[in-house]
Amino acid sequence: MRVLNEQVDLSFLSANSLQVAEQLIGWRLYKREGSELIGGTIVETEAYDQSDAASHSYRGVTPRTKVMFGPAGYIYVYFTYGMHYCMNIVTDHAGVGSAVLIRALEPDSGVDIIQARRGNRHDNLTNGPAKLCLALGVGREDNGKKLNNSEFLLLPPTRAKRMVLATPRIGITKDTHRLWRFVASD
DNA sequence: AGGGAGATTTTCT
DNA sequence: GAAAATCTCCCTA
Repeated sequence: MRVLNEQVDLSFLSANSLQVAEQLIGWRLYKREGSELIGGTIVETEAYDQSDAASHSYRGVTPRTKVMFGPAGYIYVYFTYGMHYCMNIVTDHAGVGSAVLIRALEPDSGVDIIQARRGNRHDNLTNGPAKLCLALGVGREDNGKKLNNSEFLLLPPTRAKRMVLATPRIGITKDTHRLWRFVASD
């Protein structure tokens, strides 16, 4: 796949995380490894921000959350449950601690590599945030990297806007009433 | 097919 | 010291 990064307009990422989380459905996310592109279409996201007791940024800037408080368009990777990585796209302006968790995507490139990393399964390869990171090879070292710089690519949807559903978020115990999770309806 | 527990370590209180 | 933006396996139906 050949890509011209510089013509992709990512200015919408500077909006608040709730808006961005909905808009990101249908965009395509890839990681470049040598000559291989690994990734696909984003189908599930969740918004987090400072007003949100379930968010890492709720208690302010810490060594871990400083990327969330930076400018939009960067990757925030965190480690959790003693064994998993999850990746976010930082949103809003510098000084605002907000990001969108990428929970699931439909792979369309580098699928053979993904399968190898996921124990040669054929199904449910990237339908959860930790699986997705394993599939794309995302880890600590990717925290703070910039989108569409060299390694990570975020590309516009290829087809018409999908129907998007808003639902409660997953795996949190605070602020569970917020409909801040978005999924593609097909 | 659905629920529960275990794995395992960073992070902040 | 406890909880954590999770996943997989193993159990019961």
